[in-house]
Amino acid sequence: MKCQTKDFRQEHKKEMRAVQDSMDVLNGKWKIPIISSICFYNKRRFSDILNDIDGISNRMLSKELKELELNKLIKRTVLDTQPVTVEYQLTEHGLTLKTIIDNLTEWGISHRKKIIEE
Amino acid sequence: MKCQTKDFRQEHKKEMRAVQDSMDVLNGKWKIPIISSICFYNKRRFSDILNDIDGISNRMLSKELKELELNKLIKRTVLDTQPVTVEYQLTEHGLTLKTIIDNLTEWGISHRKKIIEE
DNA sequence: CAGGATCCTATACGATACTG
DNA sequence: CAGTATCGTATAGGATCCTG
Repeated sequence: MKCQTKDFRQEHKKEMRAVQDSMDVLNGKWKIPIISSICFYNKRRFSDILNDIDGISNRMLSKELKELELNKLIKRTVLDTQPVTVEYQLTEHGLTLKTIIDNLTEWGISHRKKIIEE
Repeated sequence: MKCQTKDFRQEHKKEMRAVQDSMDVLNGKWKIPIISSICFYNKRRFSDILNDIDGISNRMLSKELKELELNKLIKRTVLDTQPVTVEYQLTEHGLTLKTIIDNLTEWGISHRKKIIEE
């Protein structure tokens, strides 16, 4: 069964690149928790996200938020308060990640079961 | 609108942990390409996977395959040939990742468009 | 409050050589 | 063929302190 023609393999390589593109954006320990936190509360301030996520440092939060903004997944809004507060929210494009996050949530739960049951 | 009760937040933390569980399993540069390669061809040998994935070293492939096996996502079968060949295939549990991979593929494509269009 | 600067460690990953 | 062993580098991430 040599239906694995060159076209097929080319198509497969394209798909692999696409998945990797996604993973590049979502990779690291904190991206998804951050998105998840902002998404859950709709709008969320820096210090609130810092509190939502166990163990994250302000250095990492700051860095990751920048990357997410660069990738157009979140929008940053500086509020005119004293002292300044900053609000983050998902862009429309960021919201399209919801399906994936939901899937990952579901799979994570079933995976944990699977591993524990031995 | 203070509907963010403790129960709500607890539920949210659970979900975040679940997503992180998934990401722990899928993290790193190579896990998904490996799964994707095995899945695409159904069964796949070590050296074939090595060729499917641009840039991966045998050291990493070996290491990642072990982790995937530990996580019960793939099954390893030693064939009685001379010299030995080893076949990898997805377990049933591993196959449940397909939805997620498909979603990530789709999202990766749309994300690339989004970023390029500026 | 929302970060930036600095320093440090651990881990991921790559390259190469070797073995049953 | 299917790995293992060894070594070296780069990056991720943590801790702490500083500032407008």
